[in-house]
Amino acid sequence: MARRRRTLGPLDLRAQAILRAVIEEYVTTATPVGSQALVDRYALHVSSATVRNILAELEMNGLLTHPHTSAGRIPTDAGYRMYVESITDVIPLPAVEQLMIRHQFGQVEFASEHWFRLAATTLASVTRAAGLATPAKSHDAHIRRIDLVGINERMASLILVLREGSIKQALITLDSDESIDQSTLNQVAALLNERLGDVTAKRAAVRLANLREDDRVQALARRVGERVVKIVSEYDAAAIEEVFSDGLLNVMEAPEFAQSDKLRKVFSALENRAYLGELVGSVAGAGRIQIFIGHENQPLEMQDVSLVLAPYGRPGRAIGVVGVLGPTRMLYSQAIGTVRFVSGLMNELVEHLYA
Amino acid sequence: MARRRRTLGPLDLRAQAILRAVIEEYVTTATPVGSQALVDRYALHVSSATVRNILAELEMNGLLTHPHTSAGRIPTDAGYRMYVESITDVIPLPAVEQLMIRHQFGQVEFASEHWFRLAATTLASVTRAAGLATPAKSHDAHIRRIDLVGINERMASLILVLREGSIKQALITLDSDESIDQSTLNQVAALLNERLGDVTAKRAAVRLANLREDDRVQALARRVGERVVKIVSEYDAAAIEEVFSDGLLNVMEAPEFAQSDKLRKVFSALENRAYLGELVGSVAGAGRIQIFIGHENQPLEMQDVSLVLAPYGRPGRAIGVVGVLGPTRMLYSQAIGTVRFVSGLMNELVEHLYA
DNA sequence: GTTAGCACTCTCCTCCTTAGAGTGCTAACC
DNA sequence: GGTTAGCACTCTAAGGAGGAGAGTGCTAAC
Repeated sequence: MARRRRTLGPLDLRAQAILRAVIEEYVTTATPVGSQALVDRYALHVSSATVRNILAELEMNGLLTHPHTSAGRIPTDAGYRMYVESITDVIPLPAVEQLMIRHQFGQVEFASEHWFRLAATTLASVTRAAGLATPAKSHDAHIRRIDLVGINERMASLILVLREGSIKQALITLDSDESIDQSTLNQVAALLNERLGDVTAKRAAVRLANLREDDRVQALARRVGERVVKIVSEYDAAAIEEVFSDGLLNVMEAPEFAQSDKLRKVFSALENRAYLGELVGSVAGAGRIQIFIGHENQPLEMQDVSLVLAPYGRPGRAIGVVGVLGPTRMLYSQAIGTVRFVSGLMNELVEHLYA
Repeated sequence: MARRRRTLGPLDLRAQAILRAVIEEYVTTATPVGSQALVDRYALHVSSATVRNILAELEMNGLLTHPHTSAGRIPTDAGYRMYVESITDVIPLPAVEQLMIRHQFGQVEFASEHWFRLAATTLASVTRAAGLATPAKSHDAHIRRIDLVGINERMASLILVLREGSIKQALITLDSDESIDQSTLNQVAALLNERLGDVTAKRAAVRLANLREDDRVQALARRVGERVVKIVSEYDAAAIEEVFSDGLLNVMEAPEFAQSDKLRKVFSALENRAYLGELVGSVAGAGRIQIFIGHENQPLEMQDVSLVLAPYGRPGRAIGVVGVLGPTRMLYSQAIGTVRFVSGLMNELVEHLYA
């Protein structure tokens, strides 16, 4: 009995080829794949009976499964995993599409804020899955610029620009005895920019200690500075700033999500910020493309989908993540190629910004 | 034949009460309403036969319809419209919920940027439909503050704060012969703030003409100022800046969207920015709460949903819109009450900001 | 080790029947 | 006149039977 012998062993080349064929067939047709269909459509040079033996073997290894006795095989998550690991020749994105994407990035305003959104949109349209992207963020952000704009006698808008590109806005109430005019605010902002320029939250807190309480401008600067430190610290602590997604309609069209309760799960998945943050952190840490297939995701609502995520940005400075989310029955090879290209492009753009 | 007589005439009180009963019953049960069910659950003091006569009459008037001969009645869009018009006693949001919402608004950072998102979230959770909100925007925005932050020798980040609260960011390339340092940028920003403080795009363009080309700072200021004018003009021209939505999962749970193709329509509806912009414009123009029911929406994908939208903000300054999107089978009375409360709260908050 | 042959299993589709809900009409009633 | 009971009629939804078809797993021969 051929299949018993291999229960625990590694797969021979032919079995691998057939696993591959099953997956590729299933990914395109979305219906269970039978032995005859494989013989017909792939040049296997064996009979359907032999293929059946190998399919049974693959099933024993937990790589394939059966919806029911008289149906063809469908891949398990473990099957997809083995398939993905075996892809060494990732299909690079066709040159035509590469050019088209570059052109689109050239069309938008030159600012990282636009790029990550466009990255999600692009990934969605190319892979026909949902595109995901987060802005590049640091865990050790540097203050770049502080600006104060008076709103009325007691309130001002604080505008904080981080070296990483983010802009934070907050309203501050200035409970001073006398009303404060814009020129005072300008002095406060100038003082803060001088003292806190290009420093982290931690360092900024130290520098604020030197401000004197008996001087009006310095006292105000101290108050505003403390608020700045708080905002930057909160930014540092957050796992992700925002996950932008596009092309959810693509995922809705997949036949496996025809029942609306399955679809609901996908949407709650996208609202599971905590888990997405975790994944993004893991991808940013690994520094390379990562794939999460079905049950490899802990949250229940994520177990019908796969993610292909890649980091971009400058390690040690700011890291963001781009990727796609689709059904586990996904064109992994194309997804990997596309995500790889887009993350590379984002790297180039960010590099260009800092050069 | 009673029903023939009334084909074109107005409805008597009893017919109105029965229309109301049908709608309220259908809204809660989501199944066609029969004559017996109405007699059982509502104190109509007539027999089911009489109710049947009136139902036939309402159907002739186009206010009700039949899925098939042996089913109960369901309201048409015209029926909902008549019902909505007849609601004079909108249920105000219960005091407990009002307090809860006020508390939530107190928890977030005091900034309009956070408010409109929270408004959408709140509307979604209270009405169990999708909550929508746009930031308040003007068609005649005033420049409040300009800031330039150098990125490298040839590029700077332009930060533009509008009186309306929006912040715009753009990257500008300074193709000057010599590299430009931050102190030059500060001079340019100071000059621009002095010249363009609190003016509209149109006025700003005029004022830029006075800048001399032979002075380096003024020449730079002119270039940056032109960019500012362009950004503000684009902002002015856009119908809406952004529509934030939350609680889509609520809509997904409605039984009428159990088939995924209907659901897909709802999602494409939300991506129909052009039409949403049109609606928002109409609501902002009308200056009061407006309701769009099913087929009253021109786009096909919108014809299964209703919207209850209300403006907020300061007329002549900046106007935004908050509201809900749900199935046409919606608790209009509650939706109106909630939207009314939230828009009122937003008004209060904005007022407080400018006071 | 591979293959043809074949019994077997299970789904999916269609057709049919039945129960039930709700209608519209008629004729009687107040 | 409007209102009501009674009743035939219509249509859906649910359940069951039967057959086609796909695909398997096993056996025995190659």
